[in-house]
Amino acid sequence: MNDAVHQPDSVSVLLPGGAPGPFDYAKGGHDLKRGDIIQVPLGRREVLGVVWGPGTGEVGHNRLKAVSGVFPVPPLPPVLCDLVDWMAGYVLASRGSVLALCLRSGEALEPPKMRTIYRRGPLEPARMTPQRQRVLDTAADGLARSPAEWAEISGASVATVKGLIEAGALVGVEVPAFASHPCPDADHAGVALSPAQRGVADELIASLGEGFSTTLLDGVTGSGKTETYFEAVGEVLRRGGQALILLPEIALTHQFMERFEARFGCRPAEWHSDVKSSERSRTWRQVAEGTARVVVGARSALFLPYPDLRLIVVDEEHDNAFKQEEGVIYNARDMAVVRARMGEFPIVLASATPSLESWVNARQGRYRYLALPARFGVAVMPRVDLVDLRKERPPSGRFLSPPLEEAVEHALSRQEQSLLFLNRRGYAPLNICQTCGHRIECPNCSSWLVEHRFRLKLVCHHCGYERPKPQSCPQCGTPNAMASSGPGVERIAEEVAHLWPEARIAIASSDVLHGPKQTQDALERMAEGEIDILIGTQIVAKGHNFPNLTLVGVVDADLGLSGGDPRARERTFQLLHQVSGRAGRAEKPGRVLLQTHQPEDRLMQAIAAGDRDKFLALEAEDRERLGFPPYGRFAALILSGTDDALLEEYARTLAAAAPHAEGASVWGPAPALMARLRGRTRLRFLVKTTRNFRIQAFVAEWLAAAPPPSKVRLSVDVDPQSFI
DNA sequence: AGCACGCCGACT
DNA sequence: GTCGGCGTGCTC
Repeated sequence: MNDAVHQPDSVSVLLPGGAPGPFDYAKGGHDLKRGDIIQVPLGRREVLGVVWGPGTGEVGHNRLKAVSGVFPVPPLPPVLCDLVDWMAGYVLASRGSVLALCLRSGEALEPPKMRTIYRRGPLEPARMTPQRQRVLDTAADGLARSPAEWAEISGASVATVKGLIEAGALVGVEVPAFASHPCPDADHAGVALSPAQRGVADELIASLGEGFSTTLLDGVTGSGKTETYFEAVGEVLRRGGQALILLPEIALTHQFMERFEARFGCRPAEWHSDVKSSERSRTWRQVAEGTARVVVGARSALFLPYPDLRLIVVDEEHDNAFKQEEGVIYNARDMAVVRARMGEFPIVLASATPSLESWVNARQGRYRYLALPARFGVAVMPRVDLVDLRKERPPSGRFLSPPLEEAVEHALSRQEQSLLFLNRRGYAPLNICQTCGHRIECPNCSSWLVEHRFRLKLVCHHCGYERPKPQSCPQCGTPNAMASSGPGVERIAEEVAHLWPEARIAIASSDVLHGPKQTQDALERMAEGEIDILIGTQIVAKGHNFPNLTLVGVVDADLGLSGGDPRARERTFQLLHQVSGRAGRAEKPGRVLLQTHQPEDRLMQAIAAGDRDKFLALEAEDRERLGFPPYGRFAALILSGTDDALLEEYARTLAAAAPHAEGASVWGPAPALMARLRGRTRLRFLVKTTRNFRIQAFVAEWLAAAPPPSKVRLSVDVDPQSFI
């Protein structure tokens, strides 16, 4: 038997993906260290792996297979390997599945594509012609160019250039086929910062090189947060390090890239799911080599192999899009803080509506707090008025109250733009039979089908199921009894078109705008004044500048208020606050009207009064009293399966196996938020613990005592978004 | 994750 | 009689 703890001739190798591991392999004569990206035999295939450490000796040395080869790329930096280990333990995922987040660009491992360019060689051509002479004169500069480029700048033909290559007067040089990312220039553009911005920028710069710190950068919309943290990015560039800017979603990157280019003279490396695969490989490699100095990207950009990362900025840090909800479930904002701690550098969390967690952390002194209070330039915050829908009722079958209608009318008369915000796609969220009350549900999910009128379909927003709208009620058979209930953006657009037939109207929702490009185009049309009234979902809530927009109308401010989930309240506040910030960003003052049935709710009161901190303070009090995050911790267990009896039986087993511990309580099983999703039934347990409780150990112990049968799928969500 | 092996229904 | 459905289990 093998009793050696470390096998000098073997390494422990972690395989990305769902396979268990790590596995031991014989070194096979390779010189290997932690982080090296290698190829190993597994079963009868060859797979990618990463050297994780010395061999464990768990498998007899004579049974080990040998490492097949080492990819010619820099190893994953040790701090990234450490992050994988830490994160797997935190989110309770396998290390392999977390490692897979770091290796999402297979082609990057091949040597980069090369191309040949030519410069002046030592030989003189045997025969000289005027054409040849022109090329050689140009080549006196010593630069290397492709044949086409030589032809272009010297005015000769490509054939002439080829002749010179043949003759040895021009010689080839192998260079990478794709240019490197240019280094952004910290001193490209003159910077005009307000005194407040300058002060904040200087503090951020001062924190560089002082080890780990977290700063909450709190600045109202339009206060110039971006310009401010750009100064810190610039300083990182001057010192030769790398910086990462995380954005919540790719729809925001386009406009952001332009601002970046205006400040730094070139675009940063871009990283998100929409980046083409060849570009991804190039970026991955250049990040690994340290030549891509600034990366702007979505959450997965956190897992690139930066050898010298010195600053992370998480912009719009409150945004739920940072939460990955499928596969490995994690919050990129929180993991970014951990990455910064491990790399011993500062991280900046920026937002106009900070998450309650970050706000509390700042208040309690765990985070440094920097604020940019004023709007930059002449713009002022818009006036916010509540419209009490109980008193100001819209006409029957309509959704715009008289005051809102009047306000749009007023804006139109002044040739200013209006935005009507409703966070609901489609025409109507529900179809209901006027005879028997039957509501049309999705057969796979526990949700109503949403009516989309321009597609003439009823659609499930969770699984994509769709069917035509029935002529008669599927339950009682009454013809023409199905009525559209409630508004979606399409229905508001219909109402607007009816009220103001001459106005230029557009809808902005993910159904109408396919992909970031179309979204960008529509928002640009709005910015250029080609639209009078924009009706939009949350796609319009953030990041865009509409100088001539003076009215924002929120059609249903109460969405998200019911249900009692504190996090839903927080999100609603952020969304309403953010969409309100769209009004009056240039020299014209803005106005916001919120239609609500509960104007006395403190959320509405806080928005109307512009008193964000009071709202956060009251919400924080509630959470502290209830022991909710950030004053306590949650983990959710979602069980799902197609066999309901088996699922429920396992849920009972699991409930019975729950460990008892001081400071931890288990709720459930209860039907999950989507009790049926894509044809699978879902049950949920919620673990609630005190703040310093080791919730992962508790859950791990619990699951070890009652492992799920193979027919039941179980996923753990540590720090879930929803508390109920 | 893949890819085997393995044990039951409809095809040449 | 086989082709192939996907359940179960293993990969250093």
